[in-house]
Amino acid sequence: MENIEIARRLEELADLLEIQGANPFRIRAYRNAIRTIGGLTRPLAESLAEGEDLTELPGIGKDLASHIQELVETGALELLEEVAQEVPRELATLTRLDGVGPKKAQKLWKELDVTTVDELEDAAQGGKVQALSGFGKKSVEKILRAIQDYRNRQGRFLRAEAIQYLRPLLRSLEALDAVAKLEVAGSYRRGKETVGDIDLLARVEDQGDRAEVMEAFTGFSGVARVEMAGETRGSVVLTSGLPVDLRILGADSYGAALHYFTGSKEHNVEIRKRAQRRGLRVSEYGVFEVEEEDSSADASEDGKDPEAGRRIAGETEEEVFGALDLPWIPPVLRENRGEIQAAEEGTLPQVVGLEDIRGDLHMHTTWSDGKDSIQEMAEACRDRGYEYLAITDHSQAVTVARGLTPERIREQWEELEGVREAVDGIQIFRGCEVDILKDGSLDLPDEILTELDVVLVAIHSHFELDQATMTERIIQGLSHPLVDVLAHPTGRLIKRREPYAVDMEAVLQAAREHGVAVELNANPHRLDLHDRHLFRARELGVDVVVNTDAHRISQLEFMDSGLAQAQRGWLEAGDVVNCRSLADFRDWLDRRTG
DNA sequence: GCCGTTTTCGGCCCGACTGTTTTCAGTCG
Repeated sequence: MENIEIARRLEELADLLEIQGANPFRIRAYRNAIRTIGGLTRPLAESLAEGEDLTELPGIGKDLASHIQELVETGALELLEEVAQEVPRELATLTRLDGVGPKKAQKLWKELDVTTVDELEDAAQGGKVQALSGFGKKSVEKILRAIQDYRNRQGRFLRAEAIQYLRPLLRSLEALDAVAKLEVAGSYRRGKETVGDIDLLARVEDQGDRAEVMEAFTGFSGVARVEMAGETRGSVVLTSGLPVDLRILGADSYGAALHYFTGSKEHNVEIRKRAQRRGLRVSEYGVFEVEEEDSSADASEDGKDPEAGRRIAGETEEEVFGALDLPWIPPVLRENRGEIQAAEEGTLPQVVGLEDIRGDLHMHTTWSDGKDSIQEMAEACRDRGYEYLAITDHSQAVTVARGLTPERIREQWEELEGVREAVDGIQIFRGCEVDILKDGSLDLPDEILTELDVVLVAIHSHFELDQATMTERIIQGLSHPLVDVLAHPTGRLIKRREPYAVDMEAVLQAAREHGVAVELNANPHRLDLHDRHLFRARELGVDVVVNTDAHRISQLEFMDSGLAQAQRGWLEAGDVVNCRSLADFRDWLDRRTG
C-alpha cells in the first residue's frame, strides 16, 4: 500500500473519530502522524520490510505504527471498519464544506439523518436545517453557498494564477494614503505551488484609519461577496472565486502578524512551543513575557487580553525570531521540516535565486510545438542575461508536437549554426527532448545523441504502466550513457493529471548512480519535481536543473515559479546545474567522458 | 495518541469573527 493511501485511511479515521467526539488531542496526534507520512519520500512498506522502527518517525508512536503495519500487511484497518460501523463514512465529506465542522456534521447526522452533501442540500432547502438549535437562517445560507463552492471550485488555485487575480485589488489598496504597507502573507509568500486563499496584511499608522481600509477592501469592484468584516479582519471572495483575507495592523505588531499569517501552521506551532520553553508567548500581536499568575479567580479573564505582559518584539520578523534567539528564516522554508533547528545551528541554506541562474536547458521552437524561432528564443534568453541555453525540441515519437526525425534534427542544426553566428553574447547548445519509449529505449539513435550537447529524456506516452514497469522504464532510459537530464520526472499536471506510478526514491538513486541530473520543470502547471523530492535529491547529492520548458518567449518567465519551488526544496545555487558559469557547465557536460 | 532542557504523567498554540447565544460554542486559520 502506498504512503498516500495509508495517509488517506488514517485521515478518514481521524475525521470520523472527531465527529464521534473523541479526545481532541488524540485527533491532533493522528493529524500530526498523517502529516509526517505525507512528507516521506520512502514507501512505508519498504521501511517495514527492512525492519525499521516506525516509532522513530516524529508523531508516530506505538499505536500508529501498528495501524500502519496493519494497513501495509492486510490492506485494511480494523479500527477504521469498527468506527465506520458507528459513524457513516460520508460524514467526513461534510466537514470539507466551509463552515461545517465535526460538531455540526454530528448534529446534522444525529438529528436529521443527513450524511451526504446532496442530502444536506435537500434538508437545507426544505427548512429542516434551520429548525435545528444552533443553526439559523444565515447558517443555512452559508451552507448552501459552501455546497456550490465545493462543487464549482474543486480545490486550489495555481500560485501563478492567483497573483493575476489578486493584482488589481493590491493596486487599489496600495493607492490608499492610510495604507503604510501592504504584503501578501500565507502560503503564497511561502511559495507553495497552489494556494487555497490569499492572506493580505495592511499596516496603518493610525488606528482610526482601519475602517477606511476595511471599507475599501470590502467595497472593491472585483469582490463577489463579503464573508466577514470586523475591525481588524475581513474576508471576501473575488469574482474569480479566489478567497482573500485582510488583516489590518499597527506598526508595533506588524512583524509578528506577518510571521504569524505567513505560517505554516506547523512552523508556527513549533515557534510557539519554543517561546513557551523560554517563558514567552508568541501571538500575531508580538512576543510577550508571560506574567506569573497565582490567583485563579480572574486568571481566565486576564488571559484573554492578547497584549497582556511586556512586549519584547513585534515590529519586524527579524525581531520576532531574534526574541527566540533565532536568525530570520526565509518564508519558503517555514514548513517545520527542520528549518528551526537549522536556524539554531546556523545551517540554514542560502536558497537559490533568479540572480544565480545562468541558463535555461529546456525549450521548444517552431521546429516542433513551440511558437517562436530558434533565433527569437536565443535573443530572449540573452536579454534575460543568461550565458547559455539549449534548444530542445521533441523527438519523433511525439507526432502531435511534430517531433524531430534524425533527418529533420540535422536540418535544425544547420539553422542553429546560422543563429550562433547571428546572435552574439550567448552560447546556444544543441539539445533535444528525447522520448523514453515504452520499452525503456530512446527515440533517437546513438549517432544523433552523440552529436547533441544536451540530451533530455522524458515520458510522453503510456502513462498507465504499473509502478514497477514504469520505474524500470525510466531508469533504463536515464541510464543510457549519453543522457544528461531526466525531464519532468513524475509527469504530473497540477489539478489535471496525477503523477504516473513511479518509485521516485529508486529513480533518484539511479540518477545519482549514472550522474544524470533531474529536472525541476518550472511550468506552473507542472512544477515537477515536487519540493519534497527536491529536498531528497539534495540529500542524495543528485544534480538538479531548473528549466522552463518554454514553448514561446513569454514562457521563459516561468523561471520564477521554478525557483520558488526550488527554494522550498532547500536548494542552493551549488545544487543547481544551470547556476554554473558557462565554463563550469561545459565541464559538467563532459563529466563522464572526462 | 504522542511526548519529554521541569515531566513516563499531564500536558498538548492562540485569537477573531459569526451566529445564535442571554454568556458562548463552533469554525477557521
